[in-house]
Amino acid sequence: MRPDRLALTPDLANAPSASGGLDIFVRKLLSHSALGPDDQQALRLLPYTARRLDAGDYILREGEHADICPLLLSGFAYRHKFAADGGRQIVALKMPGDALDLQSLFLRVADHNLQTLTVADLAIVPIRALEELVRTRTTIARALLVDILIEASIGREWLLNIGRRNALSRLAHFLCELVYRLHVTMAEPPDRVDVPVTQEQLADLLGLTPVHINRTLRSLESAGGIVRQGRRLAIGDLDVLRGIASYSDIYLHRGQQTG
Amino acid sequence: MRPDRLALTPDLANAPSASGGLDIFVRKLLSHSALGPDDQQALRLLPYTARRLDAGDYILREGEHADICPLLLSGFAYRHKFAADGGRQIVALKMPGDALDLQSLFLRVADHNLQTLTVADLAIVPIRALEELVRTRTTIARALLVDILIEASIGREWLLNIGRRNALSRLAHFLCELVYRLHVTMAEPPDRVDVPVTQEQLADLLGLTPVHINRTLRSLESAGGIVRQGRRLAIGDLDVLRGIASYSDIYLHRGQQTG
DNA sequence: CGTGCGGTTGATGTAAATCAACCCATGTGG
DNA sequence: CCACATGGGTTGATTTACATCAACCGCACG
Repeated sequence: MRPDRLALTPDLANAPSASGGLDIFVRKLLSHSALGPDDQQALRLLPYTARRLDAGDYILREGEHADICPLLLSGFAYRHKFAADGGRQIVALKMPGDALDLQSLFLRVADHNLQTLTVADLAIVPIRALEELVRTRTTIARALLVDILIEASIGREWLLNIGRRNALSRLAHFLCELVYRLHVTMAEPPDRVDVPVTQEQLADLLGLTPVHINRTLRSLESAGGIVRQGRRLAIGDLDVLRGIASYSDIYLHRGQQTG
Repeated sequence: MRPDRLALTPDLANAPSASGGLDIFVRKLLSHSALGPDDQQALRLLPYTARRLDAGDYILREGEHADICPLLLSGFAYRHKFAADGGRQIVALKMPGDALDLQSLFLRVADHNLQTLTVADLAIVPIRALEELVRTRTTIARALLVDILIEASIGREWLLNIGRRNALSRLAHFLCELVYRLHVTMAEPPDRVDVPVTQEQLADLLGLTPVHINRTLRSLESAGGIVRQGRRLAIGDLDVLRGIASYSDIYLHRGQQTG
């Protein structure tokens, strides 16, 4: 372990139960579920320990069991699986505010790997505390379930994306989703959205080859959809991307809770 | 409608609330969750109305909301989505014993279409009854959640399958899954597993073309993995299929509930 | 007895994979 | 401080898996 792995921000390190840290998680839940002030407060007061991970650190491996519940406060993470021939498929991308592993509370063995994509801050919540909250507050239980259902819906859209779209619109669709999902926990749309993903990771994300990703990226760039400087990749014209992907965000189920 | 399509077993037709009909659903839940005799009985006593659907009937359409909870007692159904260019992707296959739409209890709008693949018998359970059960019996609530999580896990495996495997192993993998999942609700493995899917549907299932499915099927047949007579398609040598697909069923989480 | 759907087959096209260099920025150790 | 290793990215030549196009077949059914 290198020193910077242990570097916790003062706030996180010293006052794990203080309000502020879990705000982004609450905002994520609010994006799809109605939660009263008391429920929100209960969530914010969840005990947790903060942990900063390096890019590429594993959080959970296929076959293991976890008895923790990590929330992603900053940075990106992803789920992935390997095929027998070594091919890798990224099956989910998680961003700030996302719960990373609700399923291990209910399934014995992980069916996929969970790894950070960038440097990331996690909040490790004791399952006891979460279970208690779920038991006593049905609205929160429901919100967490909705969160699980929405991730499943995103997975179905990815199936459509990988199964039925060509490389260009596949890439554009992914980038659109990135923007819309980032938007969920932010008050204002940022003027510039950075895509913190290497071309190899994009390939594993979209079921393509790094080489082909490279060529498709330049194609998207010349269309104006993205902007690149050096290794930095950023969203260019979102309307262009939406057009290429025929993007619709209904599958994200924003504010779609039912009564 | 041909006569044999209307043939309901006496139990289903005449005594929808009697025990027996929902047995297969209970068995499905038992395959991954421990349920006491009382819980099982409570499930079996759920009120429902039986409905027989023709092959190809829609159960739910994208954009709609449903306030029913259909269980699949016999036959097959599937979820699918359309791309802008008309391409279709089947994103889930449901078989006897599966709950077809738990998510509509929690999300306002369906993000996919739900359609029968074959003639099918549904048990339509009033949401009230199900909600009551979930509220009073936490073990059952947990079992239903596990069911949802396993479907999500299957979706991730499909992503790997479609994103990273070639046509032959992709097809073999799907057929393996079919066998293993059918096995879940059956005491004994059947000597012959029929695959009630047209080549076009296989194409939409696997992100391929009907023509290519056709050629891949003959390739699988000559390898011994499948047997075909006329339009009937059946599993041949499961070991062959498993070998071609490098199949492992851990993602199905059989008997994997945690404490 | 047509009609149509599902399946079959061959010829051809093409999107994406593969192979193989090479580049460049960054970081690292001698 | 330079030499080198490394990881991402870039590029062109070539191959290939799969798509597309266009017939045609044959059983089932109305």
